[in-house]
Amino acid sequence: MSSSQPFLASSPISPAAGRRRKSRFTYKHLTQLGNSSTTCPLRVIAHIDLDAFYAQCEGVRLGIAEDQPLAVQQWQGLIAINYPARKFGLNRHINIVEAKKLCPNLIIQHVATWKEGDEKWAYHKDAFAHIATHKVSLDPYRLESRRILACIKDVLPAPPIQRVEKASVDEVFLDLSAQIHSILLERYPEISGPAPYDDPTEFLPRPSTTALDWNTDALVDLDVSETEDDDPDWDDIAILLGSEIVRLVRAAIRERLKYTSSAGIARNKMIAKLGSGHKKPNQQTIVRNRAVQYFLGEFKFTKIRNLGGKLGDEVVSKFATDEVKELLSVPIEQLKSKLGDDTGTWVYHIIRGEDSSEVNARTQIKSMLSAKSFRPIINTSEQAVRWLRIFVADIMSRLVEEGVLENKRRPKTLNLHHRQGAQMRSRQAPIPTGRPIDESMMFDIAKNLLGQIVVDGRAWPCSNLQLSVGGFEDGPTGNRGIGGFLVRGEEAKAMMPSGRDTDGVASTNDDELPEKRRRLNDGGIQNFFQKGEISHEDSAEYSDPADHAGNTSPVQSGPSSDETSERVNYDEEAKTKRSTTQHRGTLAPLQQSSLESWFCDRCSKSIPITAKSEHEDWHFARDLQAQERTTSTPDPRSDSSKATGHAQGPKKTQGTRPGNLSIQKRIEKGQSRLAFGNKLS
DNA sequence: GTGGATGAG
DNA sequence: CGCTCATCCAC
Repeated sequence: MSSSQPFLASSPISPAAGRRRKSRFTYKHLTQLGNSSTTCPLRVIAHIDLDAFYAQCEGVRLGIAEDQPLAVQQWQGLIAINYPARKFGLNRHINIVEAKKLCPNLIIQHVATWKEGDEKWAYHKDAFAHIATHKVSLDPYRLESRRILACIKDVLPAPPIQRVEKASVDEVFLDLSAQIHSILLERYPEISGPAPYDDPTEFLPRPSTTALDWNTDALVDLDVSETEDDDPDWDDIAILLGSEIVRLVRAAIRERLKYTSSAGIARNKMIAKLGSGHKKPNQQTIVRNRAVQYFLGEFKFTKIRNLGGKLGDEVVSKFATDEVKELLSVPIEQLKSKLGDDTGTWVYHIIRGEDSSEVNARTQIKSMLSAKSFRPIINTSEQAVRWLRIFVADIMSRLVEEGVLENKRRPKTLNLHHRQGAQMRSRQAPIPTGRPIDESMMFDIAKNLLGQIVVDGRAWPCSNLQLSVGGFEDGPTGNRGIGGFLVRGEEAKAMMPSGRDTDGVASTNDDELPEKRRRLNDGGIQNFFQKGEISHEDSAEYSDPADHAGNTSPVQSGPSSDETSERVNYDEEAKTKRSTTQHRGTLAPLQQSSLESWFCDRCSKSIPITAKSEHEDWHFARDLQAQERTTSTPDPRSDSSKATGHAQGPKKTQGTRPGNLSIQKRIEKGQSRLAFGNKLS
């Protein structure tokens, strides 16, 4: 039974089908809809998925006819196959010659690649021949993804009504609740007034509509036990409105940018996602609330997000089934005892179609990675350093493309992953604040990280290297909260209490804050890019000298306590200049001795390896002094209780990894670093 | 905060 | 398959 959703199957007043005079939903539910509350039973979520995205990108780029079979090649494999080609039985795990055999008419396009020394990726002829010297670039697809995202945002109402979450390069979630709420009030005056007796628990009147035009959308069938003859209620109206919105969004993407997409519309992210995959390509699927049970029952639960991997396997083996239908009969207590309380509870609810995870109004990435699997494997630091140059150039150009400079976001850490056979190691270092990021700085840090891995031993031969930047959202927290700075979007959100209230207060979308909120009463926005000397040629355009406010917060301490802070000029003029400024970084020539000097992250300088300990001691002493000056604020930042329960996903059960085989030597270093860190914190 | 693992596409 | 991106967790 659907006892888990009392508002669906049984209502406090649940007379014969079609005879109810009241809706199953209350005025409170309607208000929740306007708030995009994650618990609102009228909620409408959409998932839009571009069809065979990489293949479509190439088709659009090359002007290839849409019915032409087309596949995208990456080295020897195919990573995307368009729908015309799929009719020939092509799939992703097939090689080039087999594909050609099955479909002689197939067009195969290799992805773009980066070549060492080039300042940009390009579509190279005969790319496969250069596997040893090029790395693939997915930039073309990221760029198209951005255009599509912009298109979606353009056709939807402005934030905060608009809520768009970029789920991957070719997928978005939309929370249409708030928009639908305003449409409902507009179109149905009978519910636009206040609740009778001002009592929000009063039930709404029934919709005046008696039959809905479900258009040509794929409507998920109902189980025989469900009642189709029931008159539509407000959840049906809401989801139909959602479907109309999605139709418009998809049409805009289609007409403006030539891309087809598929979509699912449902009451939560999980069902919407399953729905978008139900009918492809170029179709949309509505999963009404009353159809959820039946729709979900037909699936293997390993198709549900988070159950596609080891957790799913574990559930399969512990309950001897992979079907949702079977698992529904397992009592929650048994799920909890076999999977752990949190995971068991999460599984219990998710297979019943309950998912209250929110659509995060987030479209910006949090990390960026450039990687290469070596074929053949490489054996020297020389080779590795050459790849680092490519990685750095790649990441740098993507940083510029992302507009991170304009948005006042910048990565905080640089990370180098290294693989030797099955052994994976990584080292990361902070990206020094106080001056603009450029290629030579990143290259220096990357070389240093490589050095750290190399001196640990067992570095060669190396089969894979990845360089990444991360920690995009965090500016320096040291100055916050003191001057009452109003910060932008993501940062403001990060400062909010972690738990949303039960009615789901709309969170701030950072992307398009109104101008009046950008401009502060008198505070200015803390610009954490231009602390210290201004060396980058763009810098003069960022800061407003007349606006200088020496910030001498005592929290800001350490080796860089003498930094000054500048405020940002948000004039449109400056904005234009900024966005048109081109990045043209140049790398210093490769140095033979690069691994013999040591790069100090603290002051961003290269130090002879022989002077390393002395230099570190100097920092240590300086840190101690700084700490003594600032022994005030306790700052309990630990209590960020993320008790979101199962709303966001299953809680991982205990690691139970097979004992870590890594070397004990590491412990020395780890402990010494830990001790050092403790003194600082 | 760091390094490793999982999971998705 | 190879390349990304996000999240979680023990340390």
